[in-house]
Amino acid sequence: MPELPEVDAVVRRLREAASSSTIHSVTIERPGNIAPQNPSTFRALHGAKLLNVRRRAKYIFIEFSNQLHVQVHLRMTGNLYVLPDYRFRPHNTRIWFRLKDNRVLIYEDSRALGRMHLVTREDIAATEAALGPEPLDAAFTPALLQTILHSVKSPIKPVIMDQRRIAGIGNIYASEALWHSRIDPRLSARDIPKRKITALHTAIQKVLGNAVVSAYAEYAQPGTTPESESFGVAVYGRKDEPCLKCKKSILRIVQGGRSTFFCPNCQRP
DNA sequence: TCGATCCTGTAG
DNA sequence: CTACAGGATCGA
Repeated sequence: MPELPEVDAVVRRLREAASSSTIHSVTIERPGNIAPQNPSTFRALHGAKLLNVRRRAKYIFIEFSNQLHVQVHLRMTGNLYVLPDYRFRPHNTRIWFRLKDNRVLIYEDSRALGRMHLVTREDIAATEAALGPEPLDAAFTPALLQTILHSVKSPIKPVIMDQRRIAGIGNIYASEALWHSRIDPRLSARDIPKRKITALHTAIQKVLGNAVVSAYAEYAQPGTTPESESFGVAVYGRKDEPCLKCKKSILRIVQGGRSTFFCPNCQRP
């Protein structure tokens, strides 16, 4: 489900729906999703008021009264949203927060790979300190990207997905950004010429920026986003289909255990 | 830096 | 049945 743009939409939705709500009770259906913490830890949230929700990279931080914070990572299939009544919770609900007004904050996650933890301000600071720059921030400049890539000899694609270097680029948008900037995903990060780094910087911001806008539009007006803009997909998942620029076949390879899609004709020196 | 791992679900 | 899935971490 979520890359950065979808996480961003989840955060906005949650902020609008649940700010100022008070927690009545918390039910951990699947302790694995809060491991290594203990379900009893979450009792501290009973009676706490939700003050704010924000995003950093693909993490979600929910601030409650009484100095309590919940940190969420949706991983592959997680989702977080409010339903009108706790009895509506779906089958794959792993954790749910019954609110005082009888609504329910649902943490749904079919593969159960995501994590939710009760944390302190200091824990959050530590999590954030381990992350690279936000790709959509003004501080993320072409010069910074060049610095990041300069010393790394690994193939570019896994490098831009490394959250410690740049925080928030996932598997889909990594392939997409490299296609837009005509960079071979197998090329060593250090060997990318300066003008291609500039192009990559532009592509990352464009691809992610567009996706943030459409993810939000999809939430505000479901079904109105044109297919061509809904995911910004030019190469991802299009193995053996014609490249949109040159009509040659898109290839699929595996890097770091993840699928990479690219055009061997457009993406080369 | 690769491969295994955490899990369930779906497509072929 | 196998392959694969939008993520991240761990140990060899």
